[in-house]
Amino acid sequence: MAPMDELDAAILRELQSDARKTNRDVAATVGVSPTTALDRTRGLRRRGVIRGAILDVDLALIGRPVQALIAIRVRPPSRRNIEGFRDWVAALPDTLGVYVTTGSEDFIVHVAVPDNTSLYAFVIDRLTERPEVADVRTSIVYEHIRNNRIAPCHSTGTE
Amino acid sequence: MAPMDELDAAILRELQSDARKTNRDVAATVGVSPTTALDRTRGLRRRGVIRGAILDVDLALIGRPVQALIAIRVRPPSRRNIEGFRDWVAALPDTLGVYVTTGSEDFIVHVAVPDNTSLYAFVIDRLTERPEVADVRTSIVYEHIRNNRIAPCHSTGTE
DNA sequence: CGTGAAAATTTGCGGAT
DNA sequence: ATCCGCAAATTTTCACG
Repeated sequence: MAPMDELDAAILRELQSDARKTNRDVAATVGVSPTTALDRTRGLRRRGVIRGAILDVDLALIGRPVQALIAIRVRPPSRRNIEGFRDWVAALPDTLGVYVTTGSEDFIVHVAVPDNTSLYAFVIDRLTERPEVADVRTSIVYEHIRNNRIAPCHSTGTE
Repeated sequence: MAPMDELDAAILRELQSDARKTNRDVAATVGVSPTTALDRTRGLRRRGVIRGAILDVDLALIGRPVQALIAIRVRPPSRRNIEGFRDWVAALPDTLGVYVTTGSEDFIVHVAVPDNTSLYAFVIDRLTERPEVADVRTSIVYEHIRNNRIAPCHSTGTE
């Protein structure tokens, strides 16, 4: 149903370097006409491969220079507690992202706040509002590097 | 130097909901002319507040449905080791992102791979190539939610 | 910060390989 | 079946008030 050929992959590569690149530019660099490039890009969007474009904002410049990863254990780890906490924490303005995980913790929450005082307040005021939160471990993030060259994998094993 | 007023914040809000939204649409929803919206958006870009637009790709649909967070400790944690490992791991095709952190680990690496076999291979083949890697702890990611409504904070000395 | 015109881009349709 | 050329509609862009 989704035959990702080399042309699709090339378009994906181009748009990942800059999601706002014009269709004309994409077409030129991958070597097809703008019409073909547009058809393919719309196909990728329709099939859900491309979900959208996210704005990359400098967090320090908007007054939130302090980032942290907060590992959280909820008890008991019932569906009700997991989904309830997930939706609650994902909606907080401090939260950049939420990972729901296995392992010794149930959540890793990525936050950005103005300073260490705000971070401390987030942990001891906001998180403790939730009775299901059993354990919290905070790590300051010095640097967050994102890879914007995500390549498709030809599913190995059983294709 | 960077007086983020309410108009800048509104434009940032609009573009975060969809970084490919046309300037005309942004202007209409924030209630200014397209020219003003363009001037502001370019100003935000020039000042570095907007760093670019990232394509949101469905990882499962490109053959990489298995995500993990891998906590890594390097010994000794010298600048040479930290920066060397950081650059090496950030460039691997499996890597989505790298967090350099304090706490009991030095790195949290976010990866996406085709299956559990590939994940295991990544951990025991690739990571162990590096002699500075002293400890590894892997957590499977069931779900990753991103908050695409990141609001500016008016620098709070004491707000 | 807005108006208006010019340039660039996107987009749908018909045709070619 | 996929890709391309053309022309209309939309959007970006800039000089000016």
